[in-house]
Amino acid sequence: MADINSNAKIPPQNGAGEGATAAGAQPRDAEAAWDIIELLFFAYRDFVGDPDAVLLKYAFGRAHHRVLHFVNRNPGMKVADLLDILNITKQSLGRVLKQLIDQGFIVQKEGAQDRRQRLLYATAKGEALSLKLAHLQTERINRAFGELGPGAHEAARRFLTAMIDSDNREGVLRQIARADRAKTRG
Amino acid sequence: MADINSNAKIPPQNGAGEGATAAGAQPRDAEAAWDIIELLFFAYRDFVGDPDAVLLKYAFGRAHHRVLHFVNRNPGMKVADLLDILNITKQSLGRVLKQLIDQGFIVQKEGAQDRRQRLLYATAKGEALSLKLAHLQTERINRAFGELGPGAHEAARRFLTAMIDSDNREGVLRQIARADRAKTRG
DNA sequence: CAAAATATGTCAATATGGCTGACATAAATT
DNA sequence: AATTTATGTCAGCCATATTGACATATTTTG
Repeated sequence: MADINSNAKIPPQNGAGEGATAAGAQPRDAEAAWDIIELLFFAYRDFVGDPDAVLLKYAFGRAHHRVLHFVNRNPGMKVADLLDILNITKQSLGRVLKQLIDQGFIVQKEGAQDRRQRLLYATAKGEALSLKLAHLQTERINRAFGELGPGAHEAARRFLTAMIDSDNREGVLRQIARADRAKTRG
Repeated sequence: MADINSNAKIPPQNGAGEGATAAGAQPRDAEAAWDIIELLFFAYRDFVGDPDAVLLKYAFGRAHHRVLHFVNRNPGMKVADLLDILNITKQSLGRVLKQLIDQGFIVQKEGAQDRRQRLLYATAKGEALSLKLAHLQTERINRAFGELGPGAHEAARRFLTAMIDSDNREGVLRQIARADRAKTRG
């Protein structure tokens, strides 16, 4: 045990929250978190694995999936917004975006106020594919929540949110909420 | 936090209200699961982002990280086991593994019973790097659990486990348990 | 208005980390 | 002795990421 955390550091934070558990819970948790590292690896691997088979038939990769997903969720988003979300360079985005546009999954429209902007929209074809892929993932998620208790969804949401960089967190939540509105009311 | 999804959806699927309990848990969440898709994306992005900066200084990538992590967690594992876990080809593994070996992070030893096998072990240097990287991730995890209540760890573990392909699930859990033993008793 | 900043696109070169196919070697199994 | 297994390796291809430089249109600013 000693060689795992090597006493390098016992996080002194006991944060807000109910239990807080003070210092008592730390020694065990420092090590217990290892299971989360590995579970996250395997869960994410399977999670993104589902759409891959479908994407193969379109000769698309995960990059296309990500772009299509966020464009579909945020109709009219700017290229710059997409770059921020994906954390890649415009050159990297350029290739996959061009393919999606050329093949009719996404269209660009000139911004109304700012005509330099190319606002992105999923076409009907693009939305169909995006939903098809998302469906595979929501199936997995809902199956998981079906196996677990009623509070599982909220617990997962809180956990995942807490795992995001705190500086990004607000932006991410805002972005998700905005997309929700766009798609449910749009 | 509950206001994220704003409950603004109206899938006509079933009348189950807030509770939506039962093992079936046929959620009104067919759509609500979208937030999990995106939270998982952002959480995983930040989660793997932490080690990247450190890896840069060694001219290593995520592939090296994964290999080193699992070898360190499973001392004496076979190359074939690693291939199964990572789900990649031996040619892909070969490149990164060779670099890790050449630079003294991993050593190979001939199998005792079966001398064809090359059993993999992290060196002291390798273990140090592996722990350094894992530490960044456990810090994030423990910070998250610090923000959440006392049941959060168990809930996260259950959620992530349920997200894994059911055919792999047992194997993964066995592998994690085995690694735990190897490192805590070893 | 002219100059500067912004949003986007594009060309070129490079790196990483996957892949397939073919072949090699040593050791175990039949 | 023949076959199978565990591993390694060569060679090449593909997808996706990077940096740097430059182009174009448009908006903002001095």
